Amino acid sequence: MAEPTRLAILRQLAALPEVCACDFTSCTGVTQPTVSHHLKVLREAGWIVGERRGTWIFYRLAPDAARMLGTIAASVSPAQITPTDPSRRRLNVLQA
Amino acid sequence: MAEPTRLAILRQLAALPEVCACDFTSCTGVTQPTVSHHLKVLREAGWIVGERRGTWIFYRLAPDAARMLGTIAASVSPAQITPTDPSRRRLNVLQA
DNA sequence: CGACAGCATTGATACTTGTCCATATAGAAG
DNA sequence: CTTCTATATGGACAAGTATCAATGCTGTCG
Repeated sequence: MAEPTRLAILRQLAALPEVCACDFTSCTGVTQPTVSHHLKVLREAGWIVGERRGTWIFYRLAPDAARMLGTIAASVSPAQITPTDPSRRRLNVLQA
Repeated sequence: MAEPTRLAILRQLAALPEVCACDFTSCTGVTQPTVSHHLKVLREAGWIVGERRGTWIFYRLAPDAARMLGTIAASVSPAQITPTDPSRRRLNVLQA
C-alpha cells in the first residue's frame, strides 16, 4: 500500500464512504487500466472491497483495514508494557 | 519504510532500545553495504537516529517515529467525527 | 440483437530500486 | 605512521513493477 497511486486511492476512500472506480482516474492522474491494476492489488491485499451496482463498481475501505494498519504499526513501535502485567517487564531489557 | 529489509531493521529497533549497525547484517540477511544503504534511507526519512560511539554507530527509533506512523495511519483511515463538533458532520456526506 | 459505457486483461516498455562487489573514508590501537 | 575494524560510497546488474495502448469482457439500454 505504500505507493503513491495506491495511497491516493486509499486516502480518497478514507475521506468518502464509497467511490466509483471511474472516479479514481481523475484523483490519481493515471489511466483507467492502471487504476484497475492498483484496485486489483489493493483488493487482493484486503485493503478495499468492491461492490458492483449495475455498470459501476463502488469501492470502500475494507472493514478491518484500520485494524490491519494497527497491527503493522504495533510491530514497528517501541514495546509498550502494560502496567497490570509485571511479568512482561523483562521484555523491555532485552539487550543483546 | 514498507520494504522487507527496512521493516526488519525497524522491528529490531522496536524490540531493543538501541542496536549497533553491525548487528543488522545478521538479522536482515543482507550484506553490510546494503544495510548501510537502508540505514541511510531510514535516517533521511526521519525514522531512525544514529549516534556514533567510537568506531560503532548505534541506532534507535526516532523519538517521534510512532507519531509519524500515526499521522500516516490517520490519513488512510475512515474519517472520524468528533461528537462534540457537529459543524463537521457534513464532511461525512461528501458524495461526489 | 446491436450499440455503448465501465471495467479487466494482455503485452510491451521504461523506470525504479534492492542487491552485490570493490573500494574509499573514519576512528582506534599498536 | 601503519594496521585493523566499522561504516560509507560508487558502479553495475537484475528483478520488480508502474505505466500505457490496444483489446476483451460484461453489464445496460434502445
